[in-house]
Amino acid sequence: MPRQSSRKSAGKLPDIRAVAAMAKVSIATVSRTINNSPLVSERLKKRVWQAIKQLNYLPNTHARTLVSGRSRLLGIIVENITNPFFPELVQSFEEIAVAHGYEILVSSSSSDAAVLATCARRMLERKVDGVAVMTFGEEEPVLDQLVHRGVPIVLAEFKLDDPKASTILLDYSTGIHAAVRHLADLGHRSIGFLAGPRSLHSAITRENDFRAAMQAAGLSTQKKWTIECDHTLKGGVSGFEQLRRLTNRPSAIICSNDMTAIGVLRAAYMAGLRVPEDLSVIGLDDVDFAEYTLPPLTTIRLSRVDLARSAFEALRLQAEDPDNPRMQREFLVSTSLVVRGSTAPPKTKA
Amino acid sequence: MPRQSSRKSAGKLPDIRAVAAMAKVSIATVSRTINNSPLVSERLKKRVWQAIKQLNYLPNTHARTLVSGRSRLLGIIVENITNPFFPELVQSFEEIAVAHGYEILVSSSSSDAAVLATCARRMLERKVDGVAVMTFGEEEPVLDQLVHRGVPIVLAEFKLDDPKASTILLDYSTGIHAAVRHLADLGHRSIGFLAGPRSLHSAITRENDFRAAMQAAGLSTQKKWTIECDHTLKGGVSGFEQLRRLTNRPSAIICSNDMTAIGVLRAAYMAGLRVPEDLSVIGLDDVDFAEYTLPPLTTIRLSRVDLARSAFEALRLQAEDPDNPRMQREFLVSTSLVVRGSTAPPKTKA
DNA sequence: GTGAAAGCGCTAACAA
DNA sequence: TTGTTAGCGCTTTCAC
Repeated sequence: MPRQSSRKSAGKLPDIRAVAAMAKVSIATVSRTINNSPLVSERLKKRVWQAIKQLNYLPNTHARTLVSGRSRLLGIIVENITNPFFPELVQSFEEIAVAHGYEILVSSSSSDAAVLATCARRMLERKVDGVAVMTFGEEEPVLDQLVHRGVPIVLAEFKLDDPKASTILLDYSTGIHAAVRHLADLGHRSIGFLAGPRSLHSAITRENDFRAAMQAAGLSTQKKWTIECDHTLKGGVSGFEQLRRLTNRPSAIICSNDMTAIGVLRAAYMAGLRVPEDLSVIGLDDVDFAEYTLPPLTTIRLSRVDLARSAFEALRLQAEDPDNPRMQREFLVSTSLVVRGSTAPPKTKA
Repeated sequence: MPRQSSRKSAGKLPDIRAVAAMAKVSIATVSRTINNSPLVSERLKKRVWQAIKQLNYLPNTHARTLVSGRSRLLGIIVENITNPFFPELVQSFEEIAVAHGYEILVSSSSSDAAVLATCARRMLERKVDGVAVMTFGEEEPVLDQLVHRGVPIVLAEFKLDDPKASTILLDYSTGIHAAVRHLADLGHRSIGFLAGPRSLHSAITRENDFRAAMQAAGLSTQKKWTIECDHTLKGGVSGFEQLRRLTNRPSAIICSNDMTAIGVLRAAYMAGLRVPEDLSVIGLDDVDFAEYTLPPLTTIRLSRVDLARSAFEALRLQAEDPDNPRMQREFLVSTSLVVRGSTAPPKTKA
């Protein structure tokens, strides 16, 4: 009776020993060959590759990880919310990672401590080479688990005083300034702002940048025209309605994120207002869907690709060169304005 | 000089041996305990768990995989297209898998043979316990790689004659019949259909189901009113425009997927037509964004959660009970109509 | 340059 | 019930 005929159909899969035997070399030489070690002669290299091909050999990642300590596995933790920005970010991160021979483990945190603890555990058990923490929120103490075990991490908009931690700074300012200028150039004088929840660091930054941009454009801001929303579509709807009740209304609205802007689009539609003729709207993020709204949304792009690339780069530097003291530990991701169809000159200059 | 002070900060992480030492048992007992083996006495179990907690011990997945042959890793291959249905499906699959203690590896196939080969390799090297092939297209010969190595796979709308392969059948008919009946009840008599590319098996099925549903509702179909599109937003736009050029136009359009429907929404808006007053539109998929379109899209839901759940279940059955000859090998996922704002009675009954 | 041999941390067969 | 032990497939000294 065969030992484990059940798991694999054709008996045993070829292992490094089989390759070595076929190529008539030691397993060390096979290992060196597949790891591109320079100390293998061309002659043997060729024999080994030939055997590998012939046997259809694939190295076993788990065995490699076990002995080398490196898994080529990266974790990414995002918020478990309805904002499509996060799934899109994960996808970008994944693509970049895979292109570099890494796999990724995804965790949705939902900012619940127990869930987060499980996240960390999953990552730790699989021996990830690094974790990108893309929650943009208050960073939970669970991260200590990771840091404590010496796992490299990279955080968005949050600095951690640890040699294994890197930070990605987001420059919202550039994009927000461009947005305000765009509106000002169009002739808008009164611009409202639907802010994100003040509990979010990023939301506060965006709001401050908006105010600074208005000032820079020589436009005055009105307290009433800045409303705290919650970064959801519903929040956008209610934000619009609050603005709508005012007697003196802005002719354009900049939103702290795209979902809010999409809420405004919907609310305006319901109210019989035409965008951009009656009201200009600008979002922030540039989620994939921003292109498909009616009208297509003018928005401030926060490039998920740039963000993902920076996160990956930070992690890879740490993973592949852990002892370099002068490694880059801070990364900057910029924003830019994408003009589509939701902005136009105001009907009457205010 | 410490051996590998560089990788981990606090020397060596606790391993199964450390736990065994602390609990004063053998490593076998520790292994049995963490694997819930019934043959460990409560007394020892307790001691072991205590030691585990105290040492903050986490078992090493790679070591477990290496010896047990099971990785608790599942692969999923989807098409690399802009249709948001696929990322959403991946997310559902992921959630279910994680809830059951599995991790997933994602591959976007882009139906390029070389890319697909890499997909298969990634999965094979990481020793996945199964692969969900959610391409809905012609299934590439690369799958043989997987099948040949005895990896369980599950396919959508495609049967493979292999004991390790399962199939998920999609019942579009129910949803499409409901959609046609909904339109008929509203008073529509003339209904157009924007089909998917005929190269896709699923697109053809949907088209046939539409015809059958029309017949069942006692409505006649016109050749001109069925147009082959490509399941993209652009395709929807051009499909709408073709319909628009006709002298005798349908008062409602059913689309083979949501992206097409969203294209119709946009094209109608551009043409100055109001949806649903001037034209009713129905999609298929119920992507997340269908809720956010203007107006919110009435659509035929193809539940990604159901699909993901079936795929996971199929794989898990195979992975955890590989030798059961009478295992369920076929799964059925149904569709249903979700009525939102893009359908209404026609202005004038045709 | 190349090979022999010592594990990486764990599970499972076998012994007791 | 519990412990002892032989590997899982690979990388990496160390010796030649």
